[in-house]
This record gives sequence, structure tokens and C-alpha cells, in this order.
Amino acid sequence: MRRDIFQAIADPTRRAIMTIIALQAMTPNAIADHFNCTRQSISKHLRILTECKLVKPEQQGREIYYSLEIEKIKEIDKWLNPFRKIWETRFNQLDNVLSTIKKQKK
Amino acid sequence: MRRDIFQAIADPTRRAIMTIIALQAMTPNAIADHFNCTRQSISKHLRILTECKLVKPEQQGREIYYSLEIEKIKEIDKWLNPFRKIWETRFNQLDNVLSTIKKQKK
DNA sequence: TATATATGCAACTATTCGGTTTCACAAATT
DNA sequence: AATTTGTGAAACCGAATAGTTGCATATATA
Repeated sequence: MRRDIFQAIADPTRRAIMTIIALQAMTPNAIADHFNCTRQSISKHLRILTECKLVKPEQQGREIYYSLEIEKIKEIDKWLNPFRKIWETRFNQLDNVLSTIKKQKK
Repeated sequence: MRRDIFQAIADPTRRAIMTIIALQAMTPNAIADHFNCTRQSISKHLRILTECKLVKPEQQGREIYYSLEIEKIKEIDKWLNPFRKIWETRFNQLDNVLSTIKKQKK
């Protein structure tokens, strides 16, 4: 059972759940209303998201409110960093090329 | 056959391949040297990465050099944007709290 | 207390996934 | 021309995945 954030966000339904509860915490039933699959299926997705800490359950009476653990999402951003550096460098290089052309025009 | 970037980066081997060829384009054989699985397995991963445009093949004689398509990776960054807004907002709110405390100390 | 509601868990199923082995083909080398 | 080298594709396999149905449990409500 691999269970890391990358595998978690691979599923489109789970990404959708993340988007929905980003705005406000919600119960599994309320979440399931947004999809045309069973509540149990959503429950399973929530378990996976909870296991890798992308989501946090909070019991309130017999209801459980799930909310986004925004800190965990930063890990994806962190993974992007080296690649971001590459595209920023390329952008700067393009910038240099453009300013060189500008100078030549002068 | 689902085939989007999120499913592509879900696999750790594929993420490793991306990191390796980020520095310089490489042939499948050269890439496979970094892993203890068969070249064919790497070839399969490269097919998936190519299909969703995260990687670009360039034939050179009988060799094929694979390089990173950095532009495509930006799509993940783009997906992160709404979440980034959330954590930036929270950071600002924390910042406000801190400056309020500071003022009170004065 | 009896019933309805909210939820998670287990068992099952079809499909997908990552890997291997085997093969085919084209380019380089002898 | 024969052989070696670099590569992709197909067939197969075991494990994982996403979904379902059915059940158990706990909290609210009548």
C-alpha cells in the first residue's frame, strides 16, 4: 500500500474533494452529494487523504467534518522547486536575449 | 488508460526520471543505469511521460535522447495556485496577529 | 426505547499498473 | 554481409486501485 501525497493527488475525485473542502470543512455525506458515486467510495478517498495528512477529520456529534491540511500541500510545491528554478532560469535567459536584441537595435 | 500529469508523477520512478533528465537529456539506456529494473520498464515509463508531454524524445542516429518539457510541469504549479492563495492568506493573517501582539507590547 | 441518521469497515469485483520476458526492427560496427 | 547495439511493442503476471454492496456502530430524534 503506497501512500504518499503524489499517489493521493493522482486521483481526480480526490483532487476534486480537496478543492471542495478548501473553501469550508464538510461531512462525507455533504461531499458525496457533489459526485455520482456512493458515499462509501468517498469515505474511502477521505481515508486515503487522511492517511497522508492532506485532510483532517474533526468529530462533531455524530458528524465528522473534513478540512484541508494546507501545510501538507506545500510538499508538492517543495518538490516543484528545482523545476521552478529551471523555468525561471530559462525565462531570465530569454530576457537576456531580448535585452541584447534591444541593445543591438540602438 | 488514464493519462494525465498527476497520474504520471504519482510513480516515484517516473519522478526520479524527471529529476535525472532535468540536468541533461539522456537515452533510455543511460537512464536505466540509475535504476535496478529492466530497460524495458524504463522505456514504458518514458512512454507514459512522453504521452502526457512531460518529456520529449529526440532521435539522434539510433539513439533517442529524452529531455524534460519544463512548460508542462507548470501545469502542476498552476493547479497549486488556489491552494497557494490559501496558505499565503493564512500567513498574512498570522502576520497580522503577530504585529497586533507587537503593538500591544508597546 | 425504538427508529432514523451519519459514518467507517470488510468482502468482493473489474480494471489498471508496474514489472518481466520475449521478440522485432533499425542503425552502427566488424 | 554478419554481428552488435539501442530501442519500442506485445504478451503475460501479480499487486494495487476504485468502485460496489452489505454490515456494524454510534449519535440524534421520535
